[in-house]
Parts: sequence; structure tokens; C-alpha cells
Amino acid sequence: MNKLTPGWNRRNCTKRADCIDCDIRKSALFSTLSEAELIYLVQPVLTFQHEAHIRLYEEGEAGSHAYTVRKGIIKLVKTIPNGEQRIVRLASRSDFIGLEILLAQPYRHTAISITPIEICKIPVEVLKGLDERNPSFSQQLMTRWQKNVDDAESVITDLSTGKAASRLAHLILRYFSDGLAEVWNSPARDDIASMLGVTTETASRLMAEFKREGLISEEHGRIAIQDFVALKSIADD
Amino acid sequence: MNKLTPGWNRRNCTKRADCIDCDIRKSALFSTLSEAELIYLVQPVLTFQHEAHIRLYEEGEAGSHAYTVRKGIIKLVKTIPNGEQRIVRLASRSDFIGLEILLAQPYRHTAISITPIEICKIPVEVLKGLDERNPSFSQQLMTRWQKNVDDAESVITDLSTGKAASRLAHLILRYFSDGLAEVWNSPARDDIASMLGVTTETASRLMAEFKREGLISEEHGRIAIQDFVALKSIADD
DNA sequence: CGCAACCTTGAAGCGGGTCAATATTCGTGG
DNA sequence: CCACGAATATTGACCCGCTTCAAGGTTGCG
Repeated sequence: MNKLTPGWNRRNCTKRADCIDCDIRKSALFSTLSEAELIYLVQPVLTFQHEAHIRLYEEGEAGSHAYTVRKGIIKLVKTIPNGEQRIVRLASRSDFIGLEILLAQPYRHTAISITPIEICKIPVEVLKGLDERNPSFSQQLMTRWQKNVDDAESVITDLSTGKAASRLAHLILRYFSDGLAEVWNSPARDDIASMLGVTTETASRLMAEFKREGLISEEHGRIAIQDFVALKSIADD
Repeated sequence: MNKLTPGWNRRNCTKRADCIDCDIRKSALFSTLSEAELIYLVQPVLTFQHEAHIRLYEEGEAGSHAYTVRKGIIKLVKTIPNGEQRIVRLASRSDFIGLEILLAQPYRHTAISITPIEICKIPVEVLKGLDERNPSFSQQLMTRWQKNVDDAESVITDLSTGKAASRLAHLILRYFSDGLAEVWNSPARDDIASMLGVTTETASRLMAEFKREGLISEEHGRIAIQDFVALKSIADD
């Protein structure tokens, strides 16, 4: 299966998006829109499904679409001059990615699915139209933007500061508290490493250690927290 | 001198802000406003001057004012559970801080001047008013918000990833390329450390090493770059 | 069943942390 | 202007944590 090119075709596009009956509408970007506005919206918005390891867009690319995540997890990656990659954010259910195209600016990240995903693909013109005619929508946009700032800054304080064990504990706790999963479908070890700014080996060692110590358990790649309190105290170390 | 309480009084307040003739107007938040709108603005906006080590506001506080920086440098600090502090951003000339109060949310950082500063103090009502009546203003706001995201993410990739020497080189280069200073009025070593997520000793050792190797020079606390190319290659390591 | 991708573990070395001892700078008052 | 003390910066020695390089182990898929 070609991991580079997402197929924006009939096979992946289940349907025209059903924004009015959307089950994440109240938590998603369009929460404040009226039904009339949603009908305007519904026209050019399509829902797609993709498997894991699909690249939605590339850092530096001048894009024309943003995406609402309905299912699955997408990593937003930045490439560092020396060739390494760092994951700066994870997007999941009801997150909105690619906001920057609204400012006619290129994508800031490379977006890659790390699980099977379901997403809504929204043309920038639709966003601009809504922004112009609806004040509550631009309020929504600002809230999303601030969330992006908050997320990025918590990556600085929680996942980039302190010892590796503390950072990993933060990462695991965040996954669950964010409701990313009841049972965490664990990312690959090298993705964990790239979120924490450590090597794959260190990520692997620590995950193995956490399992040995009974802090977490793992079955078929699914993580479950076993000792919440202990994880929290490691995180705050 | 009391370092905790800024004096919002006659001594610090030079004048009612002169937004119309403001010398940073074209690069600041209010760049797209008409003169009529600036007059509306000018009323409740005051310009203040403070010395270094003043706390403008505190993380978690429910504030009612945002600030445009006219002169000097302000550090935005987050406290980590274990008691350490991490600087997540520096604000300087024409930067706008405290944006989050527009969303009726508490300040995300503690803001502390690290040089003497001159700032304009803007009530949230003024911002809300402008946002409602002026579409180009909300565009400006979004641009600022995206800049905050970009800044935070570059802290992740440039100042929190890789070896300490590489991060310090990034920090020095960023200072200059951002035009924060022709000659960098160097922050204290523990502030440098807190920006890089290392100890004060490591920051000091590396600064001393950079000086010994002729990459930078320092006189009366002012840093000047001596070997741009070498710094760049260390940064990209 | 076998291969490929991924995960785990080991051993050795280096980078940065920690603790502690000077050195330097700066503000203050004599 | 100099002397003194406090705050800050530098440096040293030692140790721990993470990286590096390398060798198995495990899992899943064709």
C-alpha cells in the first residue's frame, strides 16, 4: 500500500459530510453555526477515511484545505535541520488541523495518520466565508488558535523538560485524560521517542520498565494504565 | 526596589498613549486601524515604563488587560509541577502579550521584564470593541495568534531538541535575527538556562566556551556575534 | 513458514546534572 | 573614588542518565 499519497477518491470518500447530524458538532469548530449556515457549509465538505501512515499534507506546502478529525490520531511533525523529526502535536477526535491556511500561509507541519482515520476536508474558501459572515465563528477560530498555543506550550513544559521517565509519564497521562483513548492504542516506539525528544531505545526501555513495574500494561499494542497515582508522581518529578 | 508589584502610577505612566503617531504602529496589532478607530482606542490606553524584574501579571490570574511591548524584553514563564520554571517565550518590540484574556481565559504565563521596558496597557473591552466592528482587526488577531503558535513550536524544535550547545546557538541566532538587539543585552545565565531547559551551570559553561572559541564576545553584559557561520553550523548539529 | 519490521536488551562512552569552591560584577555607602 | 558585600558567573570533580552501536527477540503479514 502506498504510504505517501492519500487517495482522495471514491474508495476513501464515504460521503458528503453530514454536518447537521454530525456527532462531534458540539465540540467541533462549527459548534456555533446555525442550520442554515451548516447547509452552506455542507456543500463542498467531504468526509474521508484513510488507513494509518498516510500523509495528509507536507510542511511548507501551500495548501487549500483544513481538516476536522472525526476518528483516529494524526501526528503533526516538524523536520529539524539535522534531519531528525519532532512531533509537535497529536490531533484526535474533534481537533481541527491546518488552521494556518486561513492566513494564506503554508502548512507548518507534515500531517501523518498513526491510526486509521476519518476526517472532513474543508476548503479554505468555506472557512473564509463563514469567518466573514459570522462573528461567533471567528470567536471559535480564536479559541482553536489559543488551544494550539496551549498544546504547543504544554509540549514544552511537559514533554520537553525534565527526565525522560517524567516526560513519558506526562505523555501517557495526557493521552488518557485527553480522552484520546479509553485504552490507548499505542503509537510506535519511535513516535513516542519523537514526541519526547529522546531516542527510540530510551522510549522502548522506559516503556518496558513501566510495564515491569506495573504502572501500565500492554496487550496487542493497547496500553492501559495500572497505577495512575504512581504515574502522576513520576510525571511531577 | 520592590520587584513584585509594578507601580501603575504617575511615575511610571509617562502619558496617554499616542497611538496615531506611534512609531511601531505599522508593525503592531493596530496596524490596520483607521485614524477614527485609533481615536476610539487612544482614550483608555496608557503607556507605562518599568525597570527590569517587574512582574506584569501572573499565570492563572483572571486579567483584564493585554500589552503591546514598545521597548525592552519580557519573559513569559510557566511553572512546572516540581517547582522549576520554564521560559516559553520572549516578547519584545511590537509584540503583543496577554491575548488570551480576549477569550475570557486566565493568563497562561507569568510575565516578567528582564530589561527596562516601555509598554502600552490595553483594556480587554477595547480589544473586544475593535474585534466586533472591524474585520481586518480580527484578521490581525489571528495573525498574532498564529505567531504565538509558531513561536511556541520553534521553542520545541530549536530550543528543546538536540544537544545543549546546538540549542544555545539557536537562541543566540534567534535573538539577533529577530532584531531583539543589534548588540544583545544578555539575559542572566539562569534565564538562558530556563529557555533551553538546562541548568544554570551548563548555560554558563557553554557561554564561556562560546566566548573562548571566539564565536561570541561579551562586554558589560552585551553579547555580539563574532562567528555567525560557526554558530549556524553548531545550531544545525 | 519465513521474512521484515519492530521491540527489547546489553555494554560502553559521553553529556549534562549535581554539589561545591572560587571569581567576577555590580550596587551601595563610606 | 574606593571598599565592601551580595548577587551572579565561572570552573572543577564526580556521577547518573541518555545515546550509541550492536545483538538478539517478537510480532505480524504474505
